[in-house]
Amino acid sequence: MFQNLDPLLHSQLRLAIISILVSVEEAEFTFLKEKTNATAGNLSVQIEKLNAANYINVTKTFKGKYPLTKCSITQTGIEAFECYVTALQQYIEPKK
Amino acid sequence: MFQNLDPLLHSQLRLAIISILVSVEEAEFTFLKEKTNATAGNLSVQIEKLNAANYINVTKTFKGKYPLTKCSITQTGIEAFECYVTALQQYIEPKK
DNA sequence: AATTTTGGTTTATATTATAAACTTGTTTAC
DNA sequence: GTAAACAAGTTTATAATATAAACCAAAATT
Repeated sequence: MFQNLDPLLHSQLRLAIISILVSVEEAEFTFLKEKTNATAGNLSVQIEKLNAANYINVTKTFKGKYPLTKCSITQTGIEAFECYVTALQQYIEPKK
Repeated sequence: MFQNLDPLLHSQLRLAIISILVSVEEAEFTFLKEKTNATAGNLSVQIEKLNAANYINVTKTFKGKYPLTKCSITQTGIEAFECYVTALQQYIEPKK
């Protein structure tokens, strides 16, 4: 009846990150931080978890002299998100 | 942009419990256990958390000689669930 | 009368989320 | 030119959570 919810996505911050990344080409660390209202430390940790699972790609470069971290979602990440949303519907959609 | 997700509901098992209870008058412990595939211990703990938050009511009686625990959702629980679902939509609905 | 089953609860542990503290380098103020 | 504040993160310590294992009391079964 209830499918399992991918624990990697069933987390407010990681879900917010993925939610943003599915709709943009790529996003900077600072952009994600602003949009999610997360602390930098928390964001850093959660980005690394999503990266480790290959749900997102992370590239580190420089913007002028400052470090610049960019994230983009992978195909794996897109599929995991879609699967998560489908599973979640079973929990929240009204049963007739 | 992203509303907070009520941590009490943002848990696979508690969400499943509430999901069932919104659509039935009341549900027995064993029924919830079957439907959610949870262990009895885990279910007991999560029911108590929902009860403590007044999201559900728990009544303990007997069915013949065996204990019988029944759960039903409260108005507070219904509202919390609706609020949670609304917030969650922001995370999972496709942005145009 | 020993064992298994029912219907749970308690408790110990593993996992997670989170913020505080730290790092490395840059810019600004004195 | 050096001390202080700022940028963009990372690491680490702690608090909170989820979960299952162990337990309990009574009833049923062998």
